[in-house]
Amino acid sequence: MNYWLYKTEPNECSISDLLQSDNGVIWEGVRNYQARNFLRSAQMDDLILIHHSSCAQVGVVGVAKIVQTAFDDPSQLDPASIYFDSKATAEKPRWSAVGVKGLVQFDKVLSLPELRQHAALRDMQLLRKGNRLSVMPVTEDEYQLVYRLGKV
DNA sequence: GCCAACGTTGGC
DNA sequence: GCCAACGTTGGC
Repeated sequence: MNYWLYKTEPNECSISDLLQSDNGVIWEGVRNYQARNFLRSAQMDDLILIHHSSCAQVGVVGVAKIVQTAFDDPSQLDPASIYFDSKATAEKPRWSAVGVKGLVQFDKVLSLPELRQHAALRDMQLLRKGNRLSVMPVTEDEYQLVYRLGKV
């Protein structure tokens, strides 16, 4: 069992969208190799903190889980997709996607300043200056603490 | 909209 | 393989 944090822009795919999906959504469009490699190491039922970015209320908003492990990201081959990658081919795909299903929405949005108040979360990659990864691991302890802060 | 931080690209 | 230029991310 692994624990992760995924960033998403809520006007693209919010925690509500994730909760409303019966069979999960395809988490596609990740175009960073380090993030891709984390996607590829996801296992079934891994738990994911969902973070809303580039929006009015930035912060961790809930939890989802992996319902499908990594497969070739279909959007890389779709010229109509904003995630199309002209250097990817069906024979040599570059990018991966996973299936993600929402589990719970927190009672409050956990902002970055609030999370920073907790010494136990000091090492979270999310809180590091200049962090730009959209898929990152968290420890079980960090996950449990964030969950308790969010689900009161 | 600003800007710091970081990744990627491509000339050499 | 160095590194400057450029593009992108994302909080504020």
